[in-house]
Amino acid sequence: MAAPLARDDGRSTPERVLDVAERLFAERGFAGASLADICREVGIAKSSLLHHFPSKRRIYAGVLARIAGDLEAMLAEARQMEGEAPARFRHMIALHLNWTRRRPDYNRLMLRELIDNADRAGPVRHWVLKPVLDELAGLIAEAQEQGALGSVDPMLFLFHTVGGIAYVMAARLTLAGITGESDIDAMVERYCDFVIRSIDAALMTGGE
Amino acid sequence: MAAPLARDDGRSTPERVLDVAERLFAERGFAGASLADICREVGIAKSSLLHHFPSKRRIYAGVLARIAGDLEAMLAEARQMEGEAPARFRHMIALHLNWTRRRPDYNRLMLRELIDNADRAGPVRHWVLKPVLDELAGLIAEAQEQGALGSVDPMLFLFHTVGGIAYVMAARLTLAGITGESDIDAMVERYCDFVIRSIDAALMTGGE
DNA sequence: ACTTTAGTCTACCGAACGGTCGGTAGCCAA
DNA sequence: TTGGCTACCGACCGTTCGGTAGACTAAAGT
Repeated sequence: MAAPLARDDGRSTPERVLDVAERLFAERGFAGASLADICREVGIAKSSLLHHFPSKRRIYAGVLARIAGDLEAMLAEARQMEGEAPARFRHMIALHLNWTRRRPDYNRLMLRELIDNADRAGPVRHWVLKPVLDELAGLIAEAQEQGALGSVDPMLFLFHTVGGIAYVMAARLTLAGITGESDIDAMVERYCDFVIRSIDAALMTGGE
Repeated sequence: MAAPLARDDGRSTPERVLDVAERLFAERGFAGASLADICREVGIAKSSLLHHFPSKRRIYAGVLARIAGDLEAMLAEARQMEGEAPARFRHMIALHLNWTRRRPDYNRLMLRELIDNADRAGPVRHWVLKPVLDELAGLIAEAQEQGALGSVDPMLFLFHTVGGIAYVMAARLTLAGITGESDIDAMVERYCDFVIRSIDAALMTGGE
């Protein structure tokens, strides 16, 4: 047994470890997910796990780094967009909505990271949150020069919007349970429409 | 030693346990805060802790119950408000803003609870979130009958607003770090103004 | 053919976990 | 005075934690 790098599904062991760790950390938090849990799901022994990653912290860091990489790729792609600032802003929010919708674990993990390190300056702040927010803030500033969005503080508007999205996406099952909605995807779809329409309205009417 | 119920500061031991537990659970999560941590800060032995509470889970439940009680009191007070639905809605959001601002631990704890139990129906959903959202949704429906807020789905608007508030309040230090803002309180103040003005605008212009 | 190397395993470690046990000091009513 | 009660304690329990040591296997390099 023991193929050198790749397994049956074509993913290397470190990749499969990160896959599982990402899900478990998102579901239970760093302290709540144990190495034994990860090993069980990956199907390897604990010492094998620690052969690929020197410590639990490093596994966690690996998960975050992978997310940051994914996000960076998305950002790079979004930066090549053409058109006026308001349209590009709208498009980036749409991209963010889709990203959050397709990767629920990413969203939960980022939210946890913010709560856990509310008082410290975590790596997520510099690698993930800051690049995205700076990019968006630049677009808002551009749009404001063209008269849109009124005099609203761009960063506050951004925090509130991005935060609302993160919260609703993370808590969608709970929220659906409150309204009695059974079709989660439909609710998320309607929410995305709502956000986009809110943005459009803010861009049109000169803010608030 | 050992007064029967009250200690030097006038708070009973169970109350002091809940105080400390609330803060530690908010800071580190359920799995991340140990009984030993709580004991150390309260200043009693672990066996004494478990004399007052039968298990760690029950301590956590006690913290949640206390928060639910506090919130219920605030809701009861808010229900006695008079005036038109839009004004009452506005006022309740303002109350929520202040509550979240004054009790950062509550906010972090609720956020954690939502992420941890994203797929299960936690007690928080029934005791805390549902009563508040139902109350607010009723006010929105009333306001909509009077022509305000347009045709927006009340619950989606609510989720997004409440979620944005929870997110910004929980992550305010990190967000302040990104913008380089040093006066956190001032930023929070500006954010509260921003939210209220957004609500006002939505109520005036017939939504979005 | 021999060595190296990467990947996996079983077995184990000390520390920390949540929780139990037996016992003690002070209080109060009978 | 005694017996019950509450609050508290140190010592200890079995389990799980993150992490280590060393042996084995199979492929790759020479």
